[in-house]
Amino acid sequence: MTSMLTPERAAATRGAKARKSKAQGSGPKTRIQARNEARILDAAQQVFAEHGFRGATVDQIAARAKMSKPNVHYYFKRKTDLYLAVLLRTLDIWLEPFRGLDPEGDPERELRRYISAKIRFSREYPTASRVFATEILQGAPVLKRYLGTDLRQLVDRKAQVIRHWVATGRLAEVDPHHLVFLIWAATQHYADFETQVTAVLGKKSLTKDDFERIEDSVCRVILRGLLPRGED
Amino acid sequence: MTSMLTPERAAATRGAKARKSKAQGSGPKTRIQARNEARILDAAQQVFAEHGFRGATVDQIAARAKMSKPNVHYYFKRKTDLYLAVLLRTLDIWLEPFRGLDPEGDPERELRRYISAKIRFSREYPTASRVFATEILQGAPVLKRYLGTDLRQLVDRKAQVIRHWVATGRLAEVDPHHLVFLIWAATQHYADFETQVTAVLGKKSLTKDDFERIEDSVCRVILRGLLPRGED
DNA sequence: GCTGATCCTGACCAATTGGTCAAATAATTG
DNA sequence: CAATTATTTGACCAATTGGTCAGGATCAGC
Repeated sequence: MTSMLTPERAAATRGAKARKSKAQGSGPKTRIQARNEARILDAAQQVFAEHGFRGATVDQIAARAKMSKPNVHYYFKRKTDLYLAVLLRTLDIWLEPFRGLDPEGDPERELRRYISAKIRFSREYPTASRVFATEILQGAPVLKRYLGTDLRQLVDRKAQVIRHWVATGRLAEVDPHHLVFLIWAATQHYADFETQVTAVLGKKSLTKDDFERIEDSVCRVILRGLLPRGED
Repeated sequence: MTSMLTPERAAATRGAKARKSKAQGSGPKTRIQARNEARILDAAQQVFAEHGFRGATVDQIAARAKMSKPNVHYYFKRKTDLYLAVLLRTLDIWLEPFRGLDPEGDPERELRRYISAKIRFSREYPTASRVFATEILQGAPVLKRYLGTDLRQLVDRKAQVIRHWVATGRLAEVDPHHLVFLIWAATQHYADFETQVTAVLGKKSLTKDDFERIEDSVCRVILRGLLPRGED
């Protein structure tokens, strides 16, 4: 029965702040609340990353947070609240360096800094990246609205910056939106497809050295493909 | 309970041909078998793409294939058999153009052709790409072995080709493996993250024109970043 | 049309799922 | 320390899940 998913999505999409349990709300948090909510969010992030929304079970999340299931529900009344909280927490860190792209700065420096931050994020928060990727892969049932409004606006604004760099001859001709997608794809790949990358490279995991090599490689190709050549 | 997944994974990993229902097997197929298996695989691909392995239900797959659930089980005894079949079917088309990278050919022509094929694949089989992406995202429980053996070997072989192009000065200095990852990431992005791309671009869906623009954009940056410059 | 194999289904089951609730325990406050 | 509030849990439920099974429908070959 396909209709099975609608309630979930409806509930999650309905409003960003679906009624939370008494413990949540927007009020001040006790020490216990802060600690437990963080623990639950971390656990949820891991489980959602591994199985997606539908595949994740509250039992698993509770187990990984070393709590009873009813206690998880005490802090997050519904599974969708928890899912949304994980996604929102991620979006913050996610977009900060993007917002920081400075029109006045040197394109090479700015882009290199952004790519670097994005790769660092892939290294430091791989599961967060994977939850996000899964959400998008599955049609962004929860974030679709956000993508088409806030994110779209932000990207359009930064596209203008890139266009400006191109217009003033500091960047080769390029479609700004697709450049953004290229950078996102290239950098997030190392968090989202880490399993494939490590398997193909024959490594157990990616080290700091690997990530330095990755950053060098990505920057090299993309920046070389973007910066004006000598004879320009 | 985390242990919940082990049986699935074990069963699926155990052998490529877990015992199938009588109807399956390796023998010749009746017309009805061929038709129904294809219909089930198509349906399964869609449902797995939307919800991942755990999130997908046999009921949904049966409904989308316009069949009863027991009939689905008649053709594919276990859910994991179905999942594996979908993945294997995908891997074929997936890697064909990669295998075709010709060491003797012109690097620009070869890479352009490969990128083009990869983007066309993203356009024509987006759900197949998404099932694959989900599998990798979730740690490749079924394909891990394959990734570390067959795929790894294939990529290593093609890395040699790229290395050769670099050594003979026909390509700028670049890490071959990471170049492959870059191409994979950049091209698959448009299937896997289609929802995000359309939302940010403010489009309902990606048209043929869009994909032409995408191909141009991706090729432009990457190839410009790879090909030797005039003064070399 | 008869026969055997293939194909299909309703009814069913045991296990798992998200979520509830009353009652117990720990903090906090007066 | 007594009272109030916040936190935690075992036991439970209705719904959903993957999978089975006995029997019915349909087909191919004779």
